[in-house]
Amino acid sequence: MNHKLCLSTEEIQAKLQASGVQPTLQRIAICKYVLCEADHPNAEQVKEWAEKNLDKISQATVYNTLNTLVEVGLLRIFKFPHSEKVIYDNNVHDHYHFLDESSGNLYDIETKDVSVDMEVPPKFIVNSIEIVLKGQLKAT
Amino acid sequence: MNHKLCLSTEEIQAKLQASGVQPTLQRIAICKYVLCEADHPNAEQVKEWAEKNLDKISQATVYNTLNTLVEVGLLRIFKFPHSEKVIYDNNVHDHYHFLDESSGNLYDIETKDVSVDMEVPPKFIVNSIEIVLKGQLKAT
DNA sequence: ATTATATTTAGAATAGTTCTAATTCTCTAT
DNA sequence: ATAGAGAATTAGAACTATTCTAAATATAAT
Repeated sequence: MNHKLCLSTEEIQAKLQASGVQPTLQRIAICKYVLCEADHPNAEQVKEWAEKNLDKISQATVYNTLNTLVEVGLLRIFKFPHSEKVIYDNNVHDHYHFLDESSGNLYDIETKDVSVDMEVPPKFIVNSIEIVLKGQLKAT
Repeated sequence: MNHKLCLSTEEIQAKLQASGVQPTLQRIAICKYVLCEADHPNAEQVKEWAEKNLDKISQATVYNTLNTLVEVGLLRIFKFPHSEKVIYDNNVHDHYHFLDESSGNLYDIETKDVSVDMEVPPKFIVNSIEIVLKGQLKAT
């Protein structure tokens, strides 16, 4: 499950404005998807959704909007070894990921559930840690 | 510093043969670079080196060879968030990475220097862990 | 030597993303 | 309301990293 925000159009509008981004029709629509509905989508999935849900949208706008949302910190961008495509994550606080290698699905892992102790050479000043756990889901 | 192997032409030949790979001129040359000299190179860097050190080499051969070496386990492939390009790692046992965000350089981190304790939901069966530490090198 | 198989090659093709420059929208000041 | 300025959107071209194609060449096995 992703970090669902369940925002109304007005809340999205406010969020964009607070971030200094003009709340255009296209941007609000894309936010509805990437902030509320989608779970680690890639640009293609966002484009497909937008094409279904808007009269008219260009590929460039989808990419522009996603890049803008990343710039203002409403979205985070990740790239994983199993796919060429960048994915967008509406969970913008620190967290790790679990990759289900059978389905390619990603799951968020809370940083508090993983403790990391390092004894790395002192010349390395570590600012952030990225962790991807890989495996499968237990058959039920 | 990378995991330098310092192999002679004969040793490389033997290694390829042992892996069931025909030791062609091009493959031996590329191995010299990626197994002995290079430090986390990408395909472009391998191609540049090969073009300098061989009479004639095609891009396709560089990619074919690198893919073959990955297939037989002489090389590992990694993709990092800071670059579009895949990198090749001659350190084929488990390890983590430190990314110097100022230079883009990668350093290997031994798994023994990092202890990871997880308390993740039981539905996740974890087979492997990928860790990238990001930061800078201490100014000397 | 001959043949079969594997490798290499040049160049085309592909995938994902960004760029370009023209058009349209939105906001503010009148 | 309306003009003008600046921002956003658009279609399509361009770009980058990698893979594919089909022909040529090399290597290995008979």
